[in-house]
Amino acid sequence: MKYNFKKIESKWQKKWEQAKVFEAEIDKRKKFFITFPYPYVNLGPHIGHFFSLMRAEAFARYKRSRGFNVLFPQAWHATGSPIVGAANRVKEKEPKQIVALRKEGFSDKEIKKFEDPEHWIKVFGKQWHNDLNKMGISIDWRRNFITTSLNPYYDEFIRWQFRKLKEKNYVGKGEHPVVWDPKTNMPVGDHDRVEGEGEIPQEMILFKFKLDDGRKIITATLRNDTLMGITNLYIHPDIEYIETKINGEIWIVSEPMLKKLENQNFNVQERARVKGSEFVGRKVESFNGNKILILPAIFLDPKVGSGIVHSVPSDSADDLIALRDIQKDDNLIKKYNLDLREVKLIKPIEIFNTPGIEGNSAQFYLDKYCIKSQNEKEKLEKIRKELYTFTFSKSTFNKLYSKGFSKNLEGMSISKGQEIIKKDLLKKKSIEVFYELTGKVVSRSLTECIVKVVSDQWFIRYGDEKWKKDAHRALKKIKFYPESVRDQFEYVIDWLKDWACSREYGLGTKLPFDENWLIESLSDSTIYMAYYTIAHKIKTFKLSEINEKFFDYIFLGKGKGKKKWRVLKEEFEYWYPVDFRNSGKDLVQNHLTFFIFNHAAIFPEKYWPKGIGVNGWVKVEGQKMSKSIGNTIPLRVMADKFGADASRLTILNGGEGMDDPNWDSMFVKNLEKRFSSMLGLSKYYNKGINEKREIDRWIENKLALHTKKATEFMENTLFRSAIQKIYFELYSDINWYLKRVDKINKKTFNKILETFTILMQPFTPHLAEELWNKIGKKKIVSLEKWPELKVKEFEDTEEKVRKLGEDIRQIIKLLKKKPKKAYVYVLPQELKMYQDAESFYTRTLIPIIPFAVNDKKKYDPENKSKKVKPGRPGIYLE
RNA sequence: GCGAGGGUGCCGGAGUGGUCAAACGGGCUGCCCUUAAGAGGCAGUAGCUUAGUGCUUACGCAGGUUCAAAUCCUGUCCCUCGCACCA
Repeated sequence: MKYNFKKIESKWQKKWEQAKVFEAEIDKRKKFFITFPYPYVNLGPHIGHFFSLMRAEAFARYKRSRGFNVLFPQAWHATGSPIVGAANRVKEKEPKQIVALRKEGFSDKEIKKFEDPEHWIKVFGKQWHNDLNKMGISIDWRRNFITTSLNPYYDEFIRWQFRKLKEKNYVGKGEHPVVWDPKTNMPVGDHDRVEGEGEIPQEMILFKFKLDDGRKIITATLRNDTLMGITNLYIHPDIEYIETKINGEIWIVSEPMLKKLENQNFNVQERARVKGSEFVGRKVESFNGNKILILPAIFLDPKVGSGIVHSVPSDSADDLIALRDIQKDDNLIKKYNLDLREVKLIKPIEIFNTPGIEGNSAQFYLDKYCIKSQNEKEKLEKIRKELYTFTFSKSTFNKLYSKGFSKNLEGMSISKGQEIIKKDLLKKKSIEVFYELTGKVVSRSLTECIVKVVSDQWFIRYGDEKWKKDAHRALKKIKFYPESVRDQFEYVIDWLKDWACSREYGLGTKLPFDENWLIESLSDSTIYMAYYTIAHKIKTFKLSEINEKFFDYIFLGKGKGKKKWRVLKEEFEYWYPVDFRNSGKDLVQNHLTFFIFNHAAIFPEKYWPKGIGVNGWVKVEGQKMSKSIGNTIPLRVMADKFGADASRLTILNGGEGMDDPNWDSMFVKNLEKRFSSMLGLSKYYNKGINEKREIDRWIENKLALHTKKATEFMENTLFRSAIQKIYFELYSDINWYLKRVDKINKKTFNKILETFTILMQPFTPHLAEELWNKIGKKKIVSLEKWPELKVKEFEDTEEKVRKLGEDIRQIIKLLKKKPKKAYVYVLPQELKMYQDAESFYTRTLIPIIPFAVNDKKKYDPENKSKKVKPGRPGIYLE
């Protein structure tokens, strides 16, 4: 019999909708509130969304079955720039974008409509809705909504949220570095680049070295910790540098550097050109108070740093070998009129203690790689990295660092000391913080990008120490699925800095206190789950009523509020807090942590989140999902090709915990026949005998045991394990029972089948409904109560029965002739058990004749009864 | 580099001190059923060995703790994710 999933699935989906099974209303039961992050609707749902979604769905169905009043709503996210960007690309007829839409099956006429951003939201929102329905996801659709100003109710809600944050001083203005396209005057995100994905602004330190005339020579470094080892400066004699007044000081930097400084809000006032050679041979004051020499170097690039470097020959192989070369170069020394003796006296100053390295580490590495000249650039490049990471992680400061800082740094690790040094020197104003890109970035406008420090930007102050404390407190109350992600959250809360939350471009909600800005997309989605509780009812109110007082009353219980607002307040107070929110692990470092922070800031403690589920990334046939491989499967394709139930079961069986779940197409294909035979079990229902035998008790015990285990797995969202228990272990025991008995026990089998059907409901609800219906149940299994069976201590006697069969079969295989009978010698207390199974062996194998070992009349020509142990009979075949 | 999680058979993956040559599923091979296809049933799937058995070698690599380690400890190599203003 072929399993007609299309017919079955659409039938039950209609029934659920008609009966409004998933529309959650307040009642006396305990509630359970489950959410899946609203998806950005520039695309329909595909397999990558499916796993996280199904975890919420299976849990929702399970909790419903456990007697909870479950709320599982779903909205759509439209905030941000990608949709507007894509719409513009359609307008500009960008080929890639047009092709992408054609691939989705849109005609050219329809594609024209995608010039309007709203059309995207309409089309893909609808597609999400349809596809989720096709998968049998148990959502309360009345509470569906979209974000941004397109939904003025939600818009007001977000503005309320930001007013609350502002009141607590958790929103404010500040500065931050971004990758910036100077041509379009826009920040450039990772996906807007033709080159340089992953490159970020990296913090560097500018050192200011004072000349005797008060001017300052600027160098840039990542390793401010090596400052005690500086022996000299290098400047390019043939380059024109810029002398400029910055914040009241006169700085000498390269011309490219000056531009960078301007973009990073350094107040550059006047400027003049000076040749590098002017400084060669002069002296500046170093951090240890020594006067150090400026030496000429033609290897310097004005584009890198400030075009001037300081030299630490003890811990930089480049610096050491450059110093050697100059010291040997008498011509050069003469040319620039340098003091020969002074130049030759420059020696590396040891500053670190490094395990495994005696003397200075630059020398150690030069020897290690046998480098003789500055021209061996590849090797030097390699050393630079290796030396840097080695000393950074292994070295400690030596006695030169015991004084002069706010703490004694001697013996301290570099990473720790670096921070202290930075703070100290910033205080003294002898350094400045500066940003440099980690690599070249080219924007879509084919312009090379720079770092710009954006001011006038609004921030959510996740860096606030008090707020962090509250977030940690909120974290303690959250149950994590799996618990192992907790450490990651602890880390992220501490690591999170202020988050730029205002945008100039895209769809969204205007900041209530600065209407020039839109609220950024991750920032408008932190507490919106509260909006679900009222989303279906708020629409009946006039927009003019929706103001600060309105939300204050509903969500915070503040003020009197109008009488008719009470229904919304009741909804919120009944459903909140969120009991389970599930998403992929990529959202831990932003969305999910924001979710915790914002709840801690705005709501009283009793409304803080109770549960968060985190899962891995979907793989298809063991491969990572990617556009280039083209292995993303749209949900509607899965539903049409394999059916909702098979797809649901396959994706959840793909993995659990933090593993990346794998979509296995062999598995999904094999399910059809499996489902068909499960459905076939209904033919045994309500038939059979009344006599209760050992074997009936055995299967009932097994059933209870599997149910208990499966329940434990369900409670911890270990769906894969639960599936294994229900669809494989329990199912195979049921099949064993059917094979094992001549006649089934009516009561026993009815109980088995009913339990089995309810257990499968969270995963394959359509199949469960069909089976439930087939055995004559009138109600819907989606609302049936989860079974709780008593587990008794019992001995798994069937193990022994099975084992004896296996043993006999093995021996038969080794024999040349096929035997007619098996004489079996067993312990007296096991005799009945084997006698009970006689007909089973006869039916499936050969007839057996069991004897108790102490039976004097037994037939035992080879004395096989000698070896008999419990559960291990002696066997003689004839 | 920093933070988190991992490395088990042909594959996906259970197992976190003895009950482990390793659950469950898949693949492959053989047998039975069948006119055939499909489906189903049974067996095998590290090596040797045996009338249902026993032994040896195995859980990234190298050491260690223990009567006993896939499981605990140390070191090391490799993989995945994140490191932000982007949904």
